[in-house]
Amino acid sequence: MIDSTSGKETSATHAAYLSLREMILTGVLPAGEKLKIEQLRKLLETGASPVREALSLLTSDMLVERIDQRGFRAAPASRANFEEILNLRCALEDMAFRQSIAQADSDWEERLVLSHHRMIRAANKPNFEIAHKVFHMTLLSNAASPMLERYCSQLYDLNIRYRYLAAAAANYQRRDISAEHIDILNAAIGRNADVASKALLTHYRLTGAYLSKQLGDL
Amino acid sequence: MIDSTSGKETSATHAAYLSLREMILTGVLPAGEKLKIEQLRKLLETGASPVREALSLLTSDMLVERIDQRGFRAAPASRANFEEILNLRCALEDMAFRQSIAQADSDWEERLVLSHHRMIRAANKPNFEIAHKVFHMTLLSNAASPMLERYCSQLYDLNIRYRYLAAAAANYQRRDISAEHIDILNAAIGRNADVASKALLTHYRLTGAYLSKQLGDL
DNA sequence: ATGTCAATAAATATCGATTTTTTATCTGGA
DNA sequence: TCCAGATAAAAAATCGATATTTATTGACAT
Repeated sequence: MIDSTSGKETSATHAAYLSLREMILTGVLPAGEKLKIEQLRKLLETGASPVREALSLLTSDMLVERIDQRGFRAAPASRANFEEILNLRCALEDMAFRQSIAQADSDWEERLVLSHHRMIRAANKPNFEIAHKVFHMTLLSNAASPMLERYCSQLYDLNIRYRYLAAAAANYQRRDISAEHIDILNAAIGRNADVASKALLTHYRLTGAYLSKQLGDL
Repeated sequence: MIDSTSGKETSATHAAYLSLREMILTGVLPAGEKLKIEQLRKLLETGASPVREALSLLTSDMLVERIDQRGFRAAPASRANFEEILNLRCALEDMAFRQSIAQADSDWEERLVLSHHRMIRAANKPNFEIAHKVFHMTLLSNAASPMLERYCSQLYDLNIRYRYLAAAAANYQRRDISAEHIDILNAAIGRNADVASKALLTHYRLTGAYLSKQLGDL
């Protein structure tokens, strides 16, 4: 097949992976929902094989569950799961952040300042969301522990899912989140692990408490 | 296809998944090796689709890496990776074990005693290996944190891989491992988190040091 | 009404062939 | 000799069709 109009950058599988991931994270595909191949195939306008493979891949991110011989479903959501994510996230990010600080160097500091700058300068909501994740992952990026970073990234995304879940009932929270970010940044650059880690965890726990309230039942 | 001789219990994909997993863990498929579909298809006597899907699934376990458009390879092994696994394992199991102990009840204690009994009674090597993992996972099973347990299980398996890698040069270690297991069991039942956790981590670190020596270069 | 069993419908899993992409090989010119 | 570009071989990705399994429905006996 020759397609001169759109230079398709990636494989059909990868495209399906990204789309499905987005749809699950934002709740377009609701938690716990059965994911039927045929249905997704039509929705994404692609073949069954890429859909199937994308779903298998999403298993790694704990966004999709697979039951042998009876297909796939979006990972279920529950208050217990939300709290588990929050707790794990705090424990693992604490570990990663402290390791990052322990090995702090000027290169890392510069990457921190840069990612923070890009975050506060982000023009629109989607850009901010991306930059926000980049900033937080940069905080952990100096731990020299790729698997730990992968776990943290995974948990970050799983948490985002609950943000969208809570967003339905969203009324605004009165918190200066930019100030919290600056505190984290400064403590990191100051290389004070205890203060920095405390600022980071407070940042997460405050968001967690807010989300928990919004979630109501579940 | 009608096959009256062998009641095939599972799907081709699941069978392929188990075989490939085993082959990667034991080093039959060496770390870093390119995993060609056609080659594995013939080896496992199955179709390309099940192989492909099994490999995608193994991505979750961090046993296989996938690079878009250029296939799969067995996850590489390195000293750094080995040490990262050891450290993460100690941190995460410490957390899970302490949570388990904090919520200790007689049901858990009985499951501990039982799994320990089955381990020391295991008739042969493969049975012991399985029972050993069950015992260790049981230690963590009372944490009520499925994701944390999943991480620990994953890391346990990744560590086994290095055991096989080291086994090539294996000369025997002079350690009373059964005694270490009993210490862990007793401390857990005694609900003394500090002692129990220390016993567990020592158990891992001793094995880690031994393996590290065996690994030599890498 | 209720539970079981067969028949049907729906969905998953798998196969075999084709297309696309990557990798290896070859050739001619600087 | 060595590098660029073309060509051939190999492998990955994808498609469309078929086989298998699971889920649903409805008739029938209890």
